[in-house]
Order: sequence, then C-alpha cells, then structure tokens
Amino acid sequence: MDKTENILVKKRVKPTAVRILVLRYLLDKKKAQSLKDIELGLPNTDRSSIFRSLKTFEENKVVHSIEDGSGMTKYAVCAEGCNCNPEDLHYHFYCTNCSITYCLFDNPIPQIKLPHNFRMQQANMVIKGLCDKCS
Amino acid sequence: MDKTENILVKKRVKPTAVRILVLRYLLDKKKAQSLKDIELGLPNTDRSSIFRSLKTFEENKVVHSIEDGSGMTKYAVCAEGCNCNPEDLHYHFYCTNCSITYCLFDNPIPQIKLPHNFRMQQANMVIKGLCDKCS
DNA sequence: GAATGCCATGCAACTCAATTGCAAAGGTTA
DNA sequence: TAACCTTTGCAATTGAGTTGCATGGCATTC
Ligand SMILES: [Mn+2]
Ligand SMILES: [Mn+2]
Ligand SMILES: [Zn+2]
Ligand SMILES: [Zn+2]
Repeated sequence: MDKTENILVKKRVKPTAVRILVLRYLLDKKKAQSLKDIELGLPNTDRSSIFRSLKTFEENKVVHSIEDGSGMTKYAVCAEGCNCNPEDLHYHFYCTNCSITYCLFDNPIPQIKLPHNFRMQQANMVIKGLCDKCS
Repeated sequence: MDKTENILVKKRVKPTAVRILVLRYLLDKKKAQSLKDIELGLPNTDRSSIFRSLKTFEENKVVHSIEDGSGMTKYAVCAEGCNCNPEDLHYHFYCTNCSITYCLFDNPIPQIKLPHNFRMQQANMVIKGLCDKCS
C-alpha cells in the first residue's frame, strides 16, 4: 500500500480510485489547490466527484480548506498529527500576483485575547502580498 | 451636513443619495454587513447600485471588506484614521451560529515573520467560533 | 436658459464556483 | 444470486458577484 492510501486508511476514509487520485495530486503539488486546479489536473475525473472527495477529506481531517479571498476555496493536505484544532492552525500566504497559496506551517498562531464569552473553534488566517518569486 | 456625509466628503467620495443610505446603514448596524444584508435593509435601492457604492467605499477606504468564509463578503466601516495599511489591520470574529461578523478593533495583528522575500500587503484574519450571545 | 458632458443609477443579463438530484456502476455481505 | 450500500458521472440548479446599457440627474459652459 502506498503513502497516499496509507493516509486515507489511517483517517478511516475508504481509499477509492478518485480519492487516491485527488489526494495524490494534492501531495504532489505541495501547495494549496482549488477544485478547478484539481479538475484541470485530473481531466478524466468528474468535478463533482473531486468535490465530494474534498468534502470527505475535510470532514475526516485529511485536508484543511483555505478561503484566501481569490473566490475559490483551496485545499491543502494536513500535516502529520494535525487534528485541525486551534493549536494546529497556521497562517496562510496568498500571493496577489501568482495566486499561489502557501501554508506557513512554521508560524503558529498566537493566543488571541477574545472579548468576554467569545469561544474560538477555528480560524482562517490569510496574509496577502507578494511571494518570493514575485517580489 | 450630517456625520455620514461628513465621512464621505473627508474621504473624497461624492455623497450621493445611494451612498449616504448605504453608509448610514453600515454605521447603524455597527457589525459587518453583506451585500445581501444591505439589499434587504434598503428594499428600494438596487443591488448593483449598493454593490458599486461598496466598491467605491473600499477603494477610498471608507470601509474594509472581510471574507469570513460564509460565502458572502462583508463590509465594515473603517475606524477613524484608518488607512487600511498593515498597521491598521485587526482580527475579525465570525460566529458560526448566528453568522455575525465582528471587528476586533482592540487586538492589533502581531508582526509575523514571513519566509525570505515574502512581502505582506494586506491580511484577512478571521477567527471562527461562538460569540457571547451564542456560547 | 439651452446645450453639453460626466457620473450615478436601475434593470436585465450574464459569469462562474459551488452544490445537488438522480441514475448507473461498483463493491460487499448474506 | 440477491439485496444492499456507497461511490461515481452527468446534468441541472443555485446564488453571489459582476457587467452592459440606457436613462436620469447634476453641474459646467456657452
Ligand atoms: Mn494550511
Ligand atoms: Mn474590521
Ligand atoms: Zn507569487
Ligand atoms: Zn453568535
């Protein structure tokens, strides 16, 4: 069993043909990909099947989604041991020139003092600017 | 001249009828509003006119926009003296129960160490969870 | 005040990512 | 084999956002 299938099995997601293709694509690309990106990269696989795979992945914490403001949700593979809890969160960087979205795994999100009785569950932290290739 | 018109004049935006209505609505509500929210609150004003007002406001730093992941961009009036620079940025809080988006003006965004040669221009920082009324 | 020009507005149409309904295919279990 | 459940492909729909175009309103010039 290869690495891709192993990830799925560990996360209790049945490793079907489409799911393996989608996850392998995400692993290969290394950067966050939109549904359209994946659709273009897997021309023989139906969009809605890719879409449903991504939803399944997200529910089972195989990937996390990023709303980078580009109008298309992007998906990136969760790091080893990630449970998508607040302590697993990290910043994302969206390049306004090349539209690539990076996971900044090295920057943990600091403790944020919320107003009284506000409870944090998740976060979507996107920094926008120019990446190294574009600046 | 009332407060609403004053803001527009100061920001060099011609205070037309629709613009005054839209800005007054945002000021009244105090919380970030989507295009649809405003459309429902101003039933006699056309959606595209509201939309174009918001775009004009954003260009001229009358409001800032927030992508809270709800699928609808929200808009909030900029604080006095805001120039929408990185130092004016603040966190936003999106309540996953009541869908209200709050500006957390009291929490400045910390300096974030970006990878080499990455340049920050803007940011969209959204914390998701339950607000005081819903937790 | 008439003519001119510019910007704002309303309305309709369109774009496009996301989502859903449904039937066929595939796989699993009895 | 038969019954069942899940996944997949295809088509259609949704809904936020956006745009084209003609009209209206206002201001400036003649
Ligand atoms: Mn990430
Ligand atoms: Mn704000
Ligand atoms: Zn770039
Ligand atoms: Zn709430």
